[in-house]
Amino acid sequence: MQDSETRSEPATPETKPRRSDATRAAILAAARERFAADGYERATIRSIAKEAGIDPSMVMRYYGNKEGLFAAAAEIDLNLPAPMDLRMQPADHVGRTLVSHFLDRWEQDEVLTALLRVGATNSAGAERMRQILKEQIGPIAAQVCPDPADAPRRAALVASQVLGMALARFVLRFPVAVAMPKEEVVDWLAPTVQRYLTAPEP
Amino acid sequence: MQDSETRSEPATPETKPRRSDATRAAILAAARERFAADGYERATIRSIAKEAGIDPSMVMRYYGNKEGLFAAAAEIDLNLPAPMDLRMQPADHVGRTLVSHFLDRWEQDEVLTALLRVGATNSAGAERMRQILKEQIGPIAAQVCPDPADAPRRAALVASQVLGMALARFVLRFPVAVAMPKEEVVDWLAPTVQRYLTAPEP
DNA sequence: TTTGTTGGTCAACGCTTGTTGGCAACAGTA
DNA sequence: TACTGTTGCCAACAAGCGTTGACCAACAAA
Repeated sequence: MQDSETRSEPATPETKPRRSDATRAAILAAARERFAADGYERATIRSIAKEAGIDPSMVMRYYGNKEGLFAAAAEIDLNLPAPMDLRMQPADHVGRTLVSHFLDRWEQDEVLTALLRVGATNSAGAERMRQILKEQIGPIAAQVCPDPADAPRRAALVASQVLGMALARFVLRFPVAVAMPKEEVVDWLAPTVQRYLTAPEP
Repeated sequence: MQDSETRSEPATPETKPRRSDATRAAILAAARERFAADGYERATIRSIAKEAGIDPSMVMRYYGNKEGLFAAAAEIDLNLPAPMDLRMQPADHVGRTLVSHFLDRWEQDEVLTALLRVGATNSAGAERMRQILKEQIGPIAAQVCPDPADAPRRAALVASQVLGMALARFVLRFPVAVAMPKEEVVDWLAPTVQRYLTAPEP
């Protein structure tokens, strides 16, 4: 197989544009939409290709196989505020800032819903979520919480509440959870997240 | 098709035992295990039948089709304490009691994990979860919270935290969440659930 | 004993899936 | 011009899926 084709992360930061870049992007966008709506198994390569307006075999050529496609589609950056910025604002606003950011992020980007759906049934998806917790939420907790040694625990607690609300609102669609305005959700969850991050061990 | 065979809930409370009851139970147990481990799509009728030690066609005869099998396997009773019992104990212990109960329940019964997995990708699974929220968690909130009018909202908030922790611990298996002893999880989550149930609107 | 019902297996159906290889059109280069 | 690599479509493959119907063995009722 052509090794230089199937990579999704170029070895060099700068890669010369290819004529097929538009197609690659279309495939990725379609994949995200289908994974978000259907989960890993029911999002078929054929349906993704159809939505992207190309032949299924192109997906294979550009992403190797279905797993590779998912890995590329689930490249996620939560864009969390830098830990330093968080330390500069009033200590009791961190929870509110984070919850608000998470909800925004979820509403604007279907990839997060996709990952949540896939993580529930697919081991690669679950692994990717563990990685995001470790690399993106962990550092925040480490900077904000009193004792950096138990930052991972606090990060997991925060994740449990945030993911739980995302599950209720965007995946399971509990009617009341969907109907609640974003500000109200923030009002309820912010103190929880704040406590998980900064309260002394119970 | 034989109508009297495919029902899973007998019209009359008492139904005479059939010779095939053992097989039916074996199928149901195998189905719960496979759905919990693999989710809806990857849990195949063939694999379930194999685990139950019978032929795939038996599954069809007794449960109609795959959806019917799942519906039967996802018949869930959270066994929550009666709302009245909750009102009798100190008001600030309700959160702790509930969280502890949920964690026990989850650990002892893989069906809950199965439903969580399936609910994330399957619309019937999600519908079942909405039903459980409404019929089993809702009433508790209605009895415990200050204004019964917003009981549904409070129930959804409780569910978001409890389901989020179940997701982290039993499905995504965040290492720290798995490693935390049950008592510690209760210590952290109890005040959250307590506040969602009884605190005045934020 | 005969007859009807129930519990169970077997082999196959039609369909969808991920995946592959061949082939044509095009672009860039020499 | 001829040559080489890229982009794309088409047709097909093998495997696995849910589901079906024919068929047999054991039991129960007559």
